[in-house]
Amino acid sequence: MNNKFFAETLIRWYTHQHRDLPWRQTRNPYYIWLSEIILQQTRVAQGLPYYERFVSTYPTITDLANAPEQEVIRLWQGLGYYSRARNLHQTAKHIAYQLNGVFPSTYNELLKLKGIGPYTAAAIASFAFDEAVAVVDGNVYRVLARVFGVDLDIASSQGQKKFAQLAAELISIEQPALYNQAIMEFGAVHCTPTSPDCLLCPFQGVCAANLTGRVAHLPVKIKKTKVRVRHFHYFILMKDGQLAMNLRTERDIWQQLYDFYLVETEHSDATLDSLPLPSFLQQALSQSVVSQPSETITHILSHQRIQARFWQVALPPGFDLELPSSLRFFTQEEIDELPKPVLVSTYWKARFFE
DNA sequence: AACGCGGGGAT
DNA sequence: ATCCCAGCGTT
Repeated sequence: MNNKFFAETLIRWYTHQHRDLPWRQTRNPYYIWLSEIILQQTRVAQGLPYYERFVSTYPTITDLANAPEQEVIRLWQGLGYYSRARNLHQTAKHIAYQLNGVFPSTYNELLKLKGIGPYTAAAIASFAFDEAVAVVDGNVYRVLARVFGVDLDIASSQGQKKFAQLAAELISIEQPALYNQAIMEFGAVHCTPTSPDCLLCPFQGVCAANLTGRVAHLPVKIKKTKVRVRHFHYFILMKDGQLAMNLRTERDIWQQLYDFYLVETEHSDATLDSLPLPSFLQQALSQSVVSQPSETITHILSHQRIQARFWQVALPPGFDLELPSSLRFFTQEEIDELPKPVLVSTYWKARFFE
């Protein structure tokens, strides 16, 4: 199969089959960038409402640059991989203030920006500026691996190089934006991970995987994520109608989000006496009414399995307490506006608003 | 080159 | 349960 047939077939398929998505209605690099960051490792259905919210809250890159970081992360709440939101905001400020609001317009310049890697640089360069650089995302790996029978591990450097090279040869120089949209859309809705529609596939007669019965075995992904089990014991310090919230700044999950005071253990110790508590908390507990622990809530991340329990600690009114620097009291109205992990947000909504 | 980083939907 | 999603930054 020649390259021209491949590109033209994809574009023809796309012309008839594509979904109507809002970021396809614009050439504004800011909107395209927003959509691409939101969609990294995220399904369209999950990212779509966030895209709408970001566009309406921050219609221009200047609006985003001028927003407080906490507000940006709050808007991102629930999407995960929160470094995307921090980098998005940092790069918005960089473009607005250092680059005088002019969005970089070439693949190489885009690649220099924080949060923009090879995929996103190619996406913006092609969609907004018609540069003929090929996108290589999860969809592209799958389509190329199957149609061309590439069985290299897509995570290996050898595999990455091979797929990038193949993608670069195949892109339509005349219609790079259309081609990039087409190959990703084809992977997303037709050449899907499980049960692709091979019977109605325009590549049925030429697809290596289809011809050799390897559709289910391509692409090859060797990496296995090992899941760490963690035990969280949350203490909700309550005083004078306020709750103590903790800003997470360690090298761990949920940086720049707020949770409650956390005691973590290696094992599922659930009794209060067995937990290693700091002296300020021991002191607080001795003067307070402490609830029974909540049921254990299991919160699943792709790389961690968190078992969480919550204790409510009702401090005496006006009780003076020396708190760790990351911990301070907020009103309920303030807490609503704080960015919180889904685990914390769900508990917060259920316990305090039902 | 390997690892850490969220949350949700499909199977 | 397992996979994987319009990946990137750090080590």
